[in-house]
Order: sequence, then C-alpha cells, then structure tokens
Amino acid sequence: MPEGHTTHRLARLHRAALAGRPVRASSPQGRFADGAAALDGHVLTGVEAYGKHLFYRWDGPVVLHVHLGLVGVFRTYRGTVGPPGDGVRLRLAAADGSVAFDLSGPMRCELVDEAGADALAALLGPDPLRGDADPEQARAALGRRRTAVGAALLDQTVLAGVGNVFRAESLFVCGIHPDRPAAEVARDGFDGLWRALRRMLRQGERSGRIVTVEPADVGAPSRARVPDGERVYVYRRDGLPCRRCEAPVRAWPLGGRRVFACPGCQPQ
DNA sequence: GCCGGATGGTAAG
DNA sequence: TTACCCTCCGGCG
Repeated sequence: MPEGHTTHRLARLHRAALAGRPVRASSPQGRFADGAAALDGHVLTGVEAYGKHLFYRWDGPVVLHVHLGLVGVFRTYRGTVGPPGDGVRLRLAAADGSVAFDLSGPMRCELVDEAGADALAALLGPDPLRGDADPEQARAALGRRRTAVGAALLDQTVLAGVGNVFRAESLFVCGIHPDRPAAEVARDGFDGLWRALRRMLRQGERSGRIVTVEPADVGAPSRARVPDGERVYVYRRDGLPCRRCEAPVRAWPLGGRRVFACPGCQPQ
C-alpha cells in the first residue's frame, strides 16, 4: 500500500474524521503504550503528510510521527467500532466511538518534538503532492547523482514519496530506461517525469488505488500480480507482454529493489 | 500449515 | 551489499 499517495490520503481522512476534537488513543499490542497514554484525550489539531511520513499535531508540544514502512497499514472502522485486534500498535478513535483507525506493522510510530519533526522533514526532497514542492530542487538533486535514474527515484532525499510502483510506472510512461544516468534525465527528461509522478500520485491519493494505464491500453493482457483493482503497465509484470508493444516486460535489481521496464517502449 | 515475498528503511559488515 | 524488522497474503503441500 504505502507510497506517497497513501500517506497523503490517510492525512486527509484522519484530519477530516478526528481533528478539532479530543481523540482516544490506545495501544492494544502494547508496544506504544506510553505514547498512546500520553496522547489519549488530547485534541488533534492537524495531520500532515510529507513523502512517506505522517505527522500528527496536538494541543501540546508533542508530535506523533508514523512511517508505515513496507507492511504497515491503517484500517478504518466507521459506525460500529469493535475491539481492536491483538496486533494493533495504535488505535486513534473519536471519543463518541463513531470512527476508529487501527495501525499495525508500522516501521515507525513514535512521539517527537517539533525540532525532531523538522529534522525528519529536512532529510526529504520535494514531495510532488505538496503545494510547497519546488521541482527545481529535485531536478538539481537528480543532476548531481551519479547513479541510474531508477536508483535515484527511490532516494527520498531526491524526491519524497516515490516508491517501487511509481518508479516503474513513471519511467515507463515517459519512455525512459531505468538504467539511464540520473544526470542525463535531469537535463532532458525531468519536466515530463515530474508531471507524470505528480499526476500518478494525485490519482492514487484520490482513489486509494494505483491505476496508471490509460483507457486506450486497458484491453491489453493483464493478470499482473498486483493488488486487486490496481492496474499498471510494467510493475510486477515481468515476463508478460507489454500493454503497448507486446514485448515481454523485463525485471532486474536496481537501487536495492526489483525494477520493471519494457525493452521496446523504454530503449536504453 | 508453512514459506516467501511485498508499494520501505536501517544498520551492520 | 546483506541481514533484519514489521504484518499480511497467496502459493504450495
């Protein structure tokens, strides 16, 4: 689930459901018992996403920092809210019991102060989903890299919020081979890449799913091993024919994770 | 039922 | 580079 579109969507949903009122916080699993106790009963004043990080601010100096990591997930319960499962690290719920958000498996769930939150944000490059993002900063960072563009896109200090799905999909729609030098792409392909990423991330934020294929390409072969309802061009489609040119999609390790590309649509 | 990978990141070697 | 953490789920018996 969790690339930048997920965190921004969660920030929006949690803000709308909980902000401005006292929140009940608990840690059924126990690993965040002290933090939950410190937050319980306080008024949530705002929720902000920055890349893959979430920051919850309260009527006090403390900030809740959440990073979902690979397997972290928030589950939403509305109406009748039952007791949380044993694995729930943190439940945030409305005091009247009408809505609850259960967090399990996060990489980080901790309380920090404002300076700590600033320090975390300072390590991040521009986030295409944020209004304050300066794409020129990302272009400059990309231009300084001596790695492949596919590796640079996963570096959160270059761009914040891009993960393995959006890396593969954005490079595909831009016709850029993942192995091309980052500096080269910063020079001649950056504008299109930034626009593609912003468009894809926005779509994911609004719908809660990753759908990157254009209607014209929908009829092509599917059966990709991606979550239900998601539809992509190359991510995890290695060995399957490209939706546009029928060439078999290839996969190889790049930047510590498998990258996917079409040899026909993304010439080296 | 068990195993392995997964939209991520860190820290040790 | 590799090991490891977190939880869930599909594939394989």
